[in-house]
Amino acid sequence: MVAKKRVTLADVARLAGLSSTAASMILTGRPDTRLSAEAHARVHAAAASLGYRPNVAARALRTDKSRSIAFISDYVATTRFASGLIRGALAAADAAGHVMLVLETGGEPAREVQAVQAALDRQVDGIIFAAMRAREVFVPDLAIPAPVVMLNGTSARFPTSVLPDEYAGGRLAVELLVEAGAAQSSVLLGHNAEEERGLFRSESIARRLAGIRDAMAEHGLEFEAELSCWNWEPGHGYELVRKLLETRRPRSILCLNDRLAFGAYQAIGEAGLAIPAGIGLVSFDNDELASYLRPGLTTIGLPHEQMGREAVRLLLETSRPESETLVPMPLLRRGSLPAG
Amino acid sequence: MVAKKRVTLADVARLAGLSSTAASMILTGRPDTRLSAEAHARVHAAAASLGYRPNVAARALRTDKSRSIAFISDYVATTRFASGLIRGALAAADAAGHVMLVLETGGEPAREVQAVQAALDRQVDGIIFAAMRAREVFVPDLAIPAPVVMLNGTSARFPTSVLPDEYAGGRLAVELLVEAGAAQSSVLLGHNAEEERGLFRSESIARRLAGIRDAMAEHGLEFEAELSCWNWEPGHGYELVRKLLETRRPRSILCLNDRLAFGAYQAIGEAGLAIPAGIGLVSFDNDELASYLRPGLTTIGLPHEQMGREAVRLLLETSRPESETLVPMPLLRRGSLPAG
DNA sequence: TGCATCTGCTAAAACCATTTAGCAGGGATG
DNA sequence: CATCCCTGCTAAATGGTTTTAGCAGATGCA
Repeated sequence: MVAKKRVTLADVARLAGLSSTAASMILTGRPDTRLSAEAHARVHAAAASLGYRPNVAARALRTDKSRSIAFISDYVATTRFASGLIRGALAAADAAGHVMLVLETGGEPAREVQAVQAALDRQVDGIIFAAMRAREVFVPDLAIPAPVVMLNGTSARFPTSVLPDEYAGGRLAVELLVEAGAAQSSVLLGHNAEEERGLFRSESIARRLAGIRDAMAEHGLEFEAELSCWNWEPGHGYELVRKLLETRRPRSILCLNDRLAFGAYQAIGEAGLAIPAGIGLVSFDNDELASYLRPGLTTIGLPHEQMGREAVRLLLETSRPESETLVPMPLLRRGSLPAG
Repeated sequence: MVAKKRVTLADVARLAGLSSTAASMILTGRPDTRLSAEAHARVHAAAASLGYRPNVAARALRTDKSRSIAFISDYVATTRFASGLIRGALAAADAAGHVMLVLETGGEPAREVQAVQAALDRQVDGIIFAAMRAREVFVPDLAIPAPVVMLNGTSARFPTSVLPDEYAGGRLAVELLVEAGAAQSSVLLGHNAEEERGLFRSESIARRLAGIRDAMAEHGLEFEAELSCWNWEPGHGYELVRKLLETRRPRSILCLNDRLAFGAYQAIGEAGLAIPAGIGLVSFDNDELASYLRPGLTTIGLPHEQMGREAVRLLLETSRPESETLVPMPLLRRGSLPAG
């Protein structure tokens, strides 16, 4: 057996009895070439019969396009949501005939520089910078001769960004409470006004809270209490709500994420209260948890998959909006809120 | 401003006053070249001062190596574990100076073919086929002139694979029950002997159960009951355990995954029993859930991150074992089992 | 002196596709 | 009849690197 070489454009051209110039123009589908219909047919037939696949490296060398994009993130999977961003981006890239390089930097500047260079070295057609914590994202101070889209974060250098519409999401949470008739006696779990003056760890959360506060104000409402903690883990939600229930019995809790809500469920169960009859909950993120709880947790989801898709769409477009694209947050109605 | 062109090897050579042949040999670190120490110094200095970066496409064209690998999976993130595989692989690839293309096929043969071709077109140095459900994995019937490693799955065509050591994990679960003094009266949650005769959805689970059954037999033990369901979701665990507790009070439950265990927690809580005093649990997967529960769930984890890392290591090695590499499953001791 | 060997380096080919410039032949136009 | 344009195609340059083959001069040895 002779080792089979890769089939090249020249092979196709030879079989079709034409020059490789002709074969190239036909296969790349150039518009205003003057090659005959018969030439077209012969080249396509030859390519098909040989199973010709263009050499991407050769093409990239000549054209500086590689039909691939880079997805550079600080942490891919440290947060359980990240995979949604990747999955959406992957699907959109695939649909557009592109391939996606995934790079992780751990948030370290040195690795960020390396990642960008690795991507640039491979002539990517564009770069997505994805952040797990949406705030001003560090982008290495390198010349980047390719389109850039910020995903779930922002950057002064690159104004095109894709973010969840947290403000609208915040408002929606309050509307749900009102609709359920549980807003007059409600507790906010996660943050309090005191701390909002300081630095937010995340721009997203600032907007979420702005939406919540604006909607409350419009309804002339105030939270009965605001419980704050730094890490929004179930344990913290549990402790805060357990203490709360020693002295008060609010009609509802607005949880700033599902893990806090999970902790709240545990404390509420131990206090012998029923959800939603005794106390109603609404939350954010649509963590996998939310559907496991009994009753299911009504939550306003992070639209990560759609955001990833949107980012790729913008990246591949010829002109990009120099602004934020806000993706609506979906409402997952489950059983943790009393029916209006 | 004149548009800056990319700096090429020729530029470096010119600045160093040498031929590009010399520059190439020096920068690629060829062993037995006879270029002078001074030439080495000059070339390195020139490259550094110009900020030279080799053009990967040009290099790939010439050498057929691209310093990139492909990670092709059926589903990236549909299961919450997948990201661990990716993260581990990414870290190992990065450490080896490689970049990783991620491709998703949804398990559809047509997309699998496309994914493999897309990878091959880009001259990847190797391919990892990752499966979320570990059984015989479909691999497109294409000539693949690159190393292949199967990750969390197996294939007749490609014998190098990386799998969790489920058999040992299964045995360990039983040992834990025995050590806790809770094995004499135990219930298996997830499968029963009846169904094991049929087709397993997953080879992993078959091995896990084999480990469990062997260890039980060695201790001369049998399960008091075996509860079976097709989907291992919290809801099913809840229902099965709720019914169980109407008639029996076992000392422990061996859950085949953490979501079932989560359902079991809910049912146990409702029945007014305490964990671990009244009933002990041990489980598998180390789902994020496991640490949120109160008390924490003792579970035998899927070592996905390490598996991903291992797969890349094998892929990049010059010779690969034609066999399975089993990665040990870590024990996460938390509070759901009584102390010995 | 003659010949082989070593040292330090370079010219040019090769990898494969895209693209620019242009050629031969035929028909239309003035 | 000379000129121009149109049709259908091709030769050759280009992109940036690696690699093969080989050159000129110096040194070693007889």
